[in-house]
Formats: sequence, C-alpha cells, structure tokens
Amino acid sequence: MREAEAVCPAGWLGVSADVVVFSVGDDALRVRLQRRHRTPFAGSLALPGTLLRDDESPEEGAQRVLGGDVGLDRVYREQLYTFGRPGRDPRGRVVAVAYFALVPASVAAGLPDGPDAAWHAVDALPPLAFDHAEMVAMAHRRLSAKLAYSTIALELMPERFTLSHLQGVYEVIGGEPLDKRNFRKRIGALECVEPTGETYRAGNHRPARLYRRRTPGRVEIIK
Amino acid sequence: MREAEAVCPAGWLGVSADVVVFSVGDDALRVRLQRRHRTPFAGSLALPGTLLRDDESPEEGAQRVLGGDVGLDRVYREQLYTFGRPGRDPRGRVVAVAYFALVPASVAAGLPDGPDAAWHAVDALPPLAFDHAEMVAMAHRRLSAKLAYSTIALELMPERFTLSHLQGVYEVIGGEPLDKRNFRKRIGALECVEPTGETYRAGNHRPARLYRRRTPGRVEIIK
DNA sequence: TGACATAGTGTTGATTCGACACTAAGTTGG
DNA sequence: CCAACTTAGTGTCGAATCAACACTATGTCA
Repeated sequence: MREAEAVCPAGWLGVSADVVVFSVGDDALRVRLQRRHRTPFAGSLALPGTLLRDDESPEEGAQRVLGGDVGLDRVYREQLYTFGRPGRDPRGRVVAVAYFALVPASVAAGLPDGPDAAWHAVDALPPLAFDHAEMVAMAHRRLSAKLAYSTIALELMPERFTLSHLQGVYEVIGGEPLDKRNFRKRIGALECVEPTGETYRAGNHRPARLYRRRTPGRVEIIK
Repeated sequence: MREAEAVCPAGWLGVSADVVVFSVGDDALRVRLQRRHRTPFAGSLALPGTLLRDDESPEEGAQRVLGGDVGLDRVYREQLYTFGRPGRDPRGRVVAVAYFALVPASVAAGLPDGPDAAWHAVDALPPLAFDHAEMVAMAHRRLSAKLAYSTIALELMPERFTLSHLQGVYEVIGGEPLDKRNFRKRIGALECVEPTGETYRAGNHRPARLYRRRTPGRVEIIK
C-alpha cells in the first residue's frame, strides 16, 4: 500500500468519480478532456475526475467535477459503470465510478478550448490516460442506445432549437443518417417538444421553426 | 476515519461487492439473503457481499462472494450500480459496487434454506440491512427490463426445460401473465432454443417437449 | 374408457415502421 | 425583380410486427 498512499491521504478514499462530458458541435460528438501535468500519464489527456472526499458520495464527487469545469451546474448526469481493475492506476488502488454528462451546445460554447481542457471529437480521440478510453467508449454506447428509448437527446439541446438541429444530434451520436420525415413523425408522436412560434434564420434559405422542450429537465423513457 | 478503520484494515479498501442473487422457484422470483450476526444490523437479513481485497477487482470480489455460497461458479453476473452515499454503512465509509446474478432453478435447489442463508420471495421481503432493499429493487427493475430486449431469462433455466417453464419465469419476473401462443412465437423467432427430442412428464397430462439453449452462456441483445 | 390437465398450434385486424419525392419560403446575386 | 439556390416542411403505401383470441392433442389416473 506504500504507493497507494500517494493517492490515499487521510480523509480520502481510494475511490474516484470520473465524468465523460459529452456535447455535440461541429457535426461531431465531442468529449471534454483535460491535459494531465502530473505523473502518471503526464502530458496525456484524461477525463475530468477527482478522488472522493470523505463524506462525499460518488454523485456529489461527479457534480463537484462538473462544477469545477465552469458552471456545469444543472446538466444531465447519470452513473455509467464502476471500473476497479487493480492496476488501472499505476500509483495504487483506485476504484473509479464513472459518470456521463450531457452539455447543451449553448453551454459547451462557454467552455472554450484551452491548453488544459478542450473538446475532442469522439471519433478521433488520441490515446487517453488510465482506462479512460474504455469509459468513453462505454458512455458512447450507452448514450447511443438510450436515443432509441428515451428523450435523453433533449439534454444536449439548447433552450430553443430546430428539428433539423435535433436530427443532427441523433445522427452524430448514432453515426448514421436518418430520414427527415420519419424522424419528425417520431419526435412529434413523443409530444416532448413544442413550437415556440419563433423562427431561426441562417443562410439563404427558408427559416426553421424553433422548438422547446415541453418538460424541461425530465428524461422520459418511451415505448 | 476512526470508525471506518473498523472495516478498513490495512490491505483492504473501503469498497465492497454485494450481489443480488436471483432465482425463480415456487412461482416467485427469489433472492438469496444471509442472516447477519455482527453489528450493525445484527439479526437482519442482508445481501451476500464482501469487502474487496487489495488487488481484487469488484468483479473478482463478486465472483468470490458467489463462489463462497456453494459452487456458484459459472452463473450469469453483471454489474448493477454503485452505492456510495456516506452513512450507508454506520461503521464508516464503504462504497458498494452492486452486482446481480442469475441462478438456474436446478442449481438453486442445491443451496438449501438454512439459518444463515435462504431464498426469499422478492415480493415479500423483510426489511434488509444497509441500503440492500434498494439494490434488490433496482436489480429487479433491470432484470425485468432486460427480458424485453435480451435472452437473459435463459440464464435462469436449467440445462433442459419446457417452454411452459420458461414462460413461467417471464411471468414471475414481469409480474403479469403472458399469452401462450404469442410467447412461443416470440421465443421461436429468437432461435435461441432448440428441442432436445426428449419429453418431460409431470402429472396426469400430456408431456411437454424439452428444450435447451442453442448457444449456452451467451446472452444476446435482440431487436 | 372417460374425465382430467396441461401441451401445442394459426388467423386476423390493428399498429408500427421504413422507404420514398416534392413543394414552401426565405436569401442572394446578377 | 427575378432566377437560382438552399434548407424547411409535409403524406402515402406496403411490409412487418404485435395483440387478441379457442380449440385439438396427448398423456395420466381412477
């Protein structure tokens, strides 16, 4: 346990909360990564994460990580999986409770790319520290699966959005194009969005109607 | 951390693996519970579980718990959720990685009810220690949901079984009766079972054909 | 040999799903 | 001002799936 103590000072458990923070932008599903400065994996990219404090639940730890990364208060978050293979952290024993979070594009824009933290397209990730690549892959699968049976995609949308924009989010996550008419039929049947009456103008073409969520903050399981 | 050290001796992490072990028998979904002898919750029933050893993954811990409860080697097992609310263990800080496992009725019969461990119908559980009732409830929901989109129910079946038996398992977990013809159509379409050619005689009525899994040990995601 | 109990088997109507193409409305540039 | 451009928005039809439903088959047992 000599090495483990380097990450396990008094008052801390060897349990971390790591968060796969997703957003959609530039026609890609993107994940927030931080540059590590300390060993191990110094210089590598890693998920935002923290060791749990004494008297802090994994949920709270995840929320603290999100809060630390500029006001990511109030974003969708759910537990993903717990990774506890001995040796996953070269320093010693750390069990990681992984979460994933969804950030609307409007909020993501407030988190600019910098030397220490930036958005990276999930389809073209560099090697990540620890087993974080596995976490990202699992989060991506889970998110993709949930598109089919929940309204979770709305958590990635700004307050007002067009149906084309929403369809783009589905396509980027699922990785395949969708039929426009079938998509709109499906969303309409869910009764999860409603038109605001406003329109959105962009480019030399017909403006699109803007929609908003009917029950903000509520992810419904459907069918 | 004074109190926590009671459960966190050197060489151990304050992380446990707790397993919701399900089987189906007597027309009920049943869970394996152990009688606690030590404080806290002395005298209460609890899920089988253990603190992780140093250099042991949560998966290995869960498997060790299963192995300790008579030869529950080779049963289906998956990670359920991680419970880490501070205070969930009155002794101190323990983060519990919960699993659920499925035991075929034939194997479950080899684990008799005794003073220290017994099967209990999930529909009529006594109060459980810690947050174990929550774990059982979540495992039940997850199992029930998975019936619809996977072949997981086969993990609860003995090597050979009748379709009526299989239907009973679906009904007991889902909590509602199913139509016999639709059920058999659905199972047939999955191509996950095949007749053995044998029959099963029980009672004064027509014998039933016995089936076996086509790909033992493989849980398929369907549709 | 007749009563009994569970095994086993198809059809039909309703619903859902997937494929598919054109018109609408605003912008822009000549 | 009008023609070209670009994305928005809309409906039908055939296929597949799903849910409801009842009778015959085959063994045991008295």
